[in-house]
Amino acid sequence: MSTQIGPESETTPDHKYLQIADDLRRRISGGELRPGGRIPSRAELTRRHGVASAIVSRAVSILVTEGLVECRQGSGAYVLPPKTRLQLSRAWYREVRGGSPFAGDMEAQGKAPAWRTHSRMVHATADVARRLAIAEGDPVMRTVYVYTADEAPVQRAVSYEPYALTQGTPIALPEDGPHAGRGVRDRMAVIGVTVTHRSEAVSARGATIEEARDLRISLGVIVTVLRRTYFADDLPVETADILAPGDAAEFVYVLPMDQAGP
Amino acid sequence: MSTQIGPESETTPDHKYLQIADDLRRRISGGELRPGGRIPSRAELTRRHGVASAIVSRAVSILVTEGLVECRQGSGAYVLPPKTRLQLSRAWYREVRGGSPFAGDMEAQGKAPAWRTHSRMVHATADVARRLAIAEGDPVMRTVYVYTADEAPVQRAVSYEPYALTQGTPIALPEDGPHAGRGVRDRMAVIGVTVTHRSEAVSARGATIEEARDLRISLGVIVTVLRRTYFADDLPVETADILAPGDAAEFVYVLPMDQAGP
DNA sequence: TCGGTCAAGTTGTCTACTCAGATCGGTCCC
DNA sequence: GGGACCGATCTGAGTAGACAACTTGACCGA
Repeated sequence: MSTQIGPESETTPDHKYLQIADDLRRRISGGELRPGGRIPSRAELTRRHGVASAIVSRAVSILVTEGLVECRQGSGAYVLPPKTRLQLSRAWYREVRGGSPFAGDMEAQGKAPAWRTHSRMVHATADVARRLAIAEGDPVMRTVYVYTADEAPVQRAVSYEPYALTQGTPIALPEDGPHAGRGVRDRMAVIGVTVTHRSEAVSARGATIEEARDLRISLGVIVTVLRRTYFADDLPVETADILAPGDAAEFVYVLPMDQAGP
Repeated sequence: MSTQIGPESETTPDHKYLQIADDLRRRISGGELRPGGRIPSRAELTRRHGVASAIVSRAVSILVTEGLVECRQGSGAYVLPPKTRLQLSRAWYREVRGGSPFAGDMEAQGKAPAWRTHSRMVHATADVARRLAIAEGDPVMRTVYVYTADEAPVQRAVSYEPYALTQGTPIALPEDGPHAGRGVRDRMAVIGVTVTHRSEAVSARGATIEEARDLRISLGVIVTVLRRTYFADDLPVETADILAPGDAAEFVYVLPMDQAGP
């Protein structure tokens, strides 16, 4: 079942664009090229390495996707400061404290939190229906949340609640009425539904057009995606797609080790 | 605090490489190009669209990073089947069960699990030192794990343990000796260290060269990254970068709602 | 039948350009 | 002094190829 890897045969292909990217990476981490400063221009790198300009472009674009460098057309390519990712807490106890977990996170990190929302009734897609254990086409309340820290968008969530569950109750609109903004657990408690646990599946992909617009990033930029579902004893009562730019935020879980399993 | 999200103008740039990528994407989702089948060759696409071959290459490489297409040198570019993501459980109770959580996950999903490892002593980088609360340059045991399901790599982990902690003990080499492969919690218990909790921070980025090689994906393909640290009462005892292709796997947390916070 | 060779086709990398559009500093004129 | 303008410089996109490495299938001889 388990085998040793040999002395790690580092087969480094000697492609020029990789070599140039490596060279630049080293000069950045070595401090020769400082954050805020400009890396050598395409013309200069072409001379220095004796390659065609397309190769230099390719090398630089690797550093761009790695988040080390930012290109400004007409000006140059600049070394970015090492980013400290915003921490978005997903800890198992976060729901207990009351108030908004997002606001707490941001205030703990010295950022001013804010958000805007928009709710709309829609028919469940196949994916949403499966996640909520309802039939495709059933009515669901869809709410989009865009969270900002110091005016910059950092997180976007699209939440779905089965309309059959909340219809006619004071919590039918998640962000309206006396229980607005109180979190799924507390809101569900209002109508006598006890949320027992939640499931969160994390993956990653490129941003869609709507997501890129709301988060003010470029189309296709890497985002971390969290598919969350709240359950009341195996009955799904809410599900959401929560996402954040991969290089600007991270979801943080703190998990104790001394619990017994189910 | 709450505002409407209005409709917005969608500025679609008319670059040729994006158009060709769009065209291919549509032909794939429309069923004209089927999974397992080959997309038109570079020569054919240059004829069809009347562009230079470099532009076609760029378009195809976009689909590669999106995980829609796989290139085989000398053969062609093939449409990949729509993937159902493998579930990699991070549940709070998973460590309790004994055995390998990865093997359990894979067997539950009908896949044959396997892994290979390689350990080496290195000096702590600034990042690793900060995460382990040691000094930069201190010796650490670095272990690379590559996990496979049905022979296909699905997860890669790079683990760091402070050598000062395990030096001279039977667990100095994580994957050697009587306690090999037993997980950090159990191994630390052997030397009298009680792991109390762990922290996991999830984000996403493009794969580096080493990561792409180990996971058999292309350079820059989107990966989900999990930075895990085990603690014994606020003392970090191990930290790891765990990653999986964003489109092939997801990390799943199941969190109870009825716990009291710290 | 089996195995080896060979040619055609395909991708990966690269060259040597061109042109468009943005930036930025300096200069000149009012 | 302030603003308009200009030119040098830079990146983004594209053209029109070339060559190497690899795959694949057809063909041929033992």
